[in-house]
Amino acid sequence: MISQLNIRVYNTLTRQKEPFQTIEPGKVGMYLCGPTVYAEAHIGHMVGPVIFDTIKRYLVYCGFEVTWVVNITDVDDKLIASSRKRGISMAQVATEMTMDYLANLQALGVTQIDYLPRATDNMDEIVRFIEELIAGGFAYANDGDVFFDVTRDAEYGKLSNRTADSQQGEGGGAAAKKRSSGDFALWKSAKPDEPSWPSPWGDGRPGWHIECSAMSRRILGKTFDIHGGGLDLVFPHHENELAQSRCCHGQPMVRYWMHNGLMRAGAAGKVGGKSDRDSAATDSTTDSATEADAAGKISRSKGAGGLHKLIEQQTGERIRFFLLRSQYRSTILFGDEGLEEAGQSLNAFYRLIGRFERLSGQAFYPRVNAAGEVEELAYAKTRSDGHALLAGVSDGLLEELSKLRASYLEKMDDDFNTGGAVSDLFEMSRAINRFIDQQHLEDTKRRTPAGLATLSIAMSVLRELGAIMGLFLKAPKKTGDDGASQTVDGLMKLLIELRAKARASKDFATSDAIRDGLAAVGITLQDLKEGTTWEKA
RNA sequence: GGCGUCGUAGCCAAGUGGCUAAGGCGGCGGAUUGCAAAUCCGCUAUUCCCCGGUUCGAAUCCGGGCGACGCCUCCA
Repeated sequence: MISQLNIRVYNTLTRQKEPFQTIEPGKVGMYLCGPTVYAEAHIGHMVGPVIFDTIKRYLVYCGFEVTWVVNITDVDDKLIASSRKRGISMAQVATEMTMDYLANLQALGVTQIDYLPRATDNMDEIVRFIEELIAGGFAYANDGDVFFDVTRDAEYGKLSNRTADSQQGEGGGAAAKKRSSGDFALWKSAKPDEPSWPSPWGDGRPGWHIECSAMSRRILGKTFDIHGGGLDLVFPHHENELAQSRCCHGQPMVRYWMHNGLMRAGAAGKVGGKSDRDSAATDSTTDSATEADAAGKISRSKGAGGLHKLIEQQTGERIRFFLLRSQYRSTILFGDEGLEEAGQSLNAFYRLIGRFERLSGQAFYPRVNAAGEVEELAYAKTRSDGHALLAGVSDGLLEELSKLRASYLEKMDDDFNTGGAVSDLFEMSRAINRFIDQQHLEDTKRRTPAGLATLSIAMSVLRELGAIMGLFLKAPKKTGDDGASQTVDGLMKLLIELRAKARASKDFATSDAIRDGLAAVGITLQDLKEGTTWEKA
């Protein structure tokens, strides 16, 4: 089964799509660079987790056993700065921000992570790693600091396509201790009052990149399959990680380097800005500088944030769908219009699901029935099961769905092209709605058991493919999941009954007044054959 | 300055050598409806930033230009 798959992955290292072949047949080791937890996460931090969560779901669906690691970097200069500013310990800052990060992941349906190792829990492994690098002649200690010697790595710069001597290197006091400016710190000696850990070179803390090399090795081994992160991490972070690990082990660190595109703030949001260097270098041609600030990269250092609020307003699934609408390597322009549009699209799926549940009496989402058991629409959890379900259908709706399913999978096989695959979901929705219309499944007198049976299978295919993207897994939050819901439901029922009576006696003035009044507060009524339903915008 | 990425309809967004250039949002027309909403059907880019070139054939490859953006410094 697995060997017949034709998955292709874009590899940053080779700058091309390559056939996906794992080191160990049937198994995938995947590492994604997580956050440095010094401040709250912003929307841009969610791009990688959402796409990699989807990649894992897809690989598992295809039959792989996947181990996914996301690191938490909880020791760093910015954490120290933040803890000083707030007068609390670095560990406390880290804990708070880690909780924040995890809550956001949860809200966006990122549930597939297997390990979330923290740098501070892996100090012994980090120190050991550095010792091995020194022993191998790839690193040197100088007055309490340890640096990686980039001149000892002939392949340094290959990932980001740079030459070692084109690097500017960080300035400051550390620069004087380096042999060459491109060398980077593996271990930084502690200044007074800084959090520190003991090491053979004195008390200190790890440099930025080493934790990923150490933790990925501990959990995934010396060479693993996929390493991901944002495009902005290619240099220096991944270049340095790669250099450390390759030199230390004498073997490649990863098979496929995957980088997601960065998010930019739309013109309306002023969370971004051009890089300082760029605007400084530009011979400030009059007014263009101020305009340039209107759209730009989203970054924490420029004050982006408010992710919880955004999730609350938009729902996690909306944001997730918004992110998955485009190919992961492209830049995503973040803005209200896009989110709104994603929401509109999603609503059409929700209506179809509601329609199905209403006319079939079956549960699509998991729900507890009267007997206290959880029931839900059964669906294929694996690619082979899904294939078997539709094998042999030769006409009608199911054949159409079978083709759309094949198209969807083909797009996912091609470097996880979720943006392309989404279109097949839309077409499925349209095909199923058309089927319901044509077979008169809304009409209790005209519908047939066979028609309903076909519908159930069709919906299970939608559920199968939605699940790959982490969509339609549970009922979307309705207006009424809070305390007010029962009251609202009761009021709505009453209004709908009154309106039905008015309509029965052709008193359309009254019925329309009710409908218009509700519309004014954002409630839309839908008159169906079996009664009236309502939905809140 | 060095290294990259991108430029497809009003907007979002697939496609990267050859069937009529996916799909979504929006808009318009129709079916349906008491009227709506929802749903379905049809229409909405003779053309893929511009100019050259390669080719029987290019949105897709090559060269040049224009424009947007990223990295080279902390960043998902």
